[in-house]
Amino acid sequence: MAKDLQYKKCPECAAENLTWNKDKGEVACKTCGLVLDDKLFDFGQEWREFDSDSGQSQRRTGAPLTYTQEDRGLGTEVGTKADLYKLSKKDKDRFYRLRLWQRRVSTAIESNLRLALSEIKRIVSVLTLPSYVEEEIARIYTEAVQRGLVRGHSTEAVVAGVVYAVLRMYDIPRTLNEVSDVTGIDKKKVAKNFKYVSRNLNIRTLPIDPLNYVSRFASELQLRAHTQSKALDIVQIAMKEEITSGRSPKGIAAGALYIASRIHNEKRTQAEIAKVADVTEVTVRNSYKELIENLDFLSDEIEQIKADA
DNA sequence: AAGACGAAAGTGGTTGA
DNA sequence: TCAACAACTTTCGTCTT
Repeated sequence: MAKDLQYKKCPECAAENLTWNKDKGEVACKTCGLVLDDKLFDFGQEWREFDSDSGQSQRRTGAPLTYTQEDRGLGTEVGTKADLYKLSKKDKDRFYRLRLWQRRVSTAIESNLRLALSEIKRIVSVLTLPSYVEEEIARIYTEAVQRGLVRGHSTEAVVAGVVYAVLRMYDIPRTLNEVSDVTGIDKKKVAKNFKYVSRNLNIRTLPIDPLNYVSRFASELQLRAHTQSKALDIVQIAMKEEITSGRSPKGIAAGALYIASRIHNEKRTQAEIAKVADVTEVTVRNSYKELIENLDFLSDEIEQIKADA
């Protein structure tokens, strides 16, 4: 795939002798040695590989600008080609030295990213998350690396923290336990790294809304739509009555689902609900008791059920 | 027998002195 | 930094359906 060169002539010596060094991924003038732009093929790297590998389809067709490829958008460039013309010979030498260092730093970052991105890919596929989430995880992780947040921390642990942070940002209801399971990182560490990256990258997340859990749990329990919406109602009213604060959103969702499942005669056991909600039976129990106690209309409906039975 | 219930003791996180 | 505290868990014995 021929990407059009931005220059036909070398801006330095005006020779029409520009070549594209495939291996280094840079365009250089063969006459004077000027490197025009070594990031010219930033996201071309992988394209070329797919391309030359005839018969292989291009998996990434459509979205060339992606953070899920490790060399995208990386690192501050030391200067730009626009600056280059103005420099004296001496400054230019210095410029190249800086550039060299920059490249060395970049490769260190890139190798870290490569590792992290394949891990992210794996996690995303296990959790079956949409691709825009993968993109966001990759973007944030890249930012974390650039800010040096990973230094002194394990890559996997930071990845886990970022994954959880992004899930929270997008209100995608996955528990700490689930993230912990797929990443193999201790639950506490995931939470710690979540806080760490949130704090340092200014990621603001709201407390988890129990509503977000309800529909997922409901579908895992194969409850019908009206049962689910009953549970949603219960949660909403509970939130309005301010009896949800300080309690685990999973527990609230679980308790509401338990009640709803009884009201609509789609009984699920406390154990079943506890399992999908990732809490104990005791919590389901306490939660639904609390809900009934504080929401008068519920006790009426429960009475109704009992009367019918 | 399965499910629901509740007591008791333990754990991890938050808060406030 | 430490202690108190509330929420949640684990475990287990008992009651209900």
